[in-house]
Amino acid sequence: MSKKQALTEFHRGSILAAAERLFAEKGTEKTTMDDIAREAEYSKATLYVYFQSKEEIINAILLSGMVLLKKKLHEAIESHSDWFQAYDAVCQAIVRFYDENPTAYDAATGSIPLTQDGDALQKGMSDILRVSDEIEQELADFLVRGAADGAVRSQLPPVETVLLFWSALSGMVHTAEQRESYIQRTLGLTREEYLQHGARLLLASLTKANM
Amino acid sequence: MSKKQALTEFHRGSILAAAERLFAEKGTEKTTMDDIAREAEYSKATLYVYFQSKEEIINAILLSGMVLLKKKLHEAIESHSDWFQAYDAVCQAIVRFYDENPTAYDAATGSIPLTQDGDALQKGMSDILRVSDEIEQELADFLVRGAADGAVRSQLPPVETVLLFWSALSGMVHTAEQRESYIQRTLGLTREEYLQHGARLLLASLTKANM
DNA sequence: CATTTATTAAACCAAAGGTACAATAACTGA
DNA sequence: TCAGTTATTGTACCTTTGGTTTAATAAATG
Repeated sequence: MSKKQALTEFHRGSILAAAERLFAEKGTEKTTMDDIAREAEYSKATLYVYFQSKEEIINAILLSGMVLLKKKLHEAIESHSDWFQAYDAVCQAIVRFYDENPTAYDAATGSIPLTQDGDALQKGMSDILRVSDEIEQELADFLVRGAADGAVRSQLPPVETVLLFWSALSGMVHTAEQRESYIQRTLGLTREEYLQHGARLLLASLTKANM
Repeated sequence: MSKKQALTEFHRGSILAAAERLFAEKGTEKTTMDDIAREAEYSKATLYVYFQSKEEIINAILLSGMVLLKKKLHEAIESHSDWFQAYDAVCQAIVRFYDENPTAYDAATGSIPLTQDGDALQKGMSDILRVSDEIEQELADFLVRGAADGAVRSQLPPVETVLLFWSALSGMVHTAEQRESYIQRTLGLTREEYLQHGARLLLASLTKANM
């Protein structure tokens, strides 16, 4: 009986992987169930054997993506004992993560409404909100560490500051994508360079002294 | 013959006013042509007498909204000779503007794709892009003035910095809306207070010394 | 009264999520 | 092996939503 379960897990995984690719490319709205079926090489009906609805697929991807984001951030935070180097690693991790999983990033930053339709919180949604909170807590702790190290101003309320920082960076990330060609043309910067400058600018809002 | 033209102008204005109310309330995506027709007290077919498509309606509102935003920003910038006071006025103007015309704000900040479908730039789109540029130029000049006054760091490249600032603030504005209840519950702040703190944080990234 | 113009109800069409069902494959127990 | 049962899936279809078009009706004009 375990073989059967493993098989369904395999199929669910294949479908989710296909959906993830498409979501990264076109977003959840513009990706249809037919698209996912084609990409995963199943029929549409088969999708509904393994998932109840499109929303369940989206939520599953949101959750796994946010768990991954949390892990990446944790690794970045732990990667350097020097706070400033860790800060750079965190920003880089965020920018990279957006490339691979923009949907999850948008959910994590609150750029996307989490409660989809009018109905109440559905299955899996509470997990998503929990991970979102954990990410913000992880960042808040990182900010506190920065204050303890003397790297950042200590008057800043950690939770509020992290949320502000988090949303500011997400705004930059979005604009960088929307206006990539404009930025390239007018400023002569790649998206990565532009966002690196953005991260520097935001860093200046946290630090005691200017660079 | 001028009476007839005035009449069509009147009808176009009524339709646009209705659409603007609905867009502010529900966004352009969730507002249907039926909604607009009902709100404007015309039949849906009549909308197509005065406008070629939904997109034309959206673009018209985007344009007028962005012209208004430009005016508000200009007024805010001119309102105080002290740069810091003017800065506060600018941020306040932005936050207020978002309440009344979120669609235009999103277009101005690049949170929304401006070229809608795959086709090339349609009628009116070039106007929108032009006003968008003018707004950024106005803000860039304001930043230069701040540098001349000694209020902000002078090493900052104005155009790039304005775009970064602009997008960071838009991210905060979005998060503030999406998570209004969370912010109220956890931080005990209203949306306005939260955004005011955000504006302060961003100000610190521009200034020479910290407050 | 005839002709043009303005308005709109109803029809049309496409997209997309979701479902029903029949055909096929796989497995089970004699 | 084979008959019967179960699971899987491809096809066609249903339903809703929403933008757009058409054709008929009402109003105005001269």
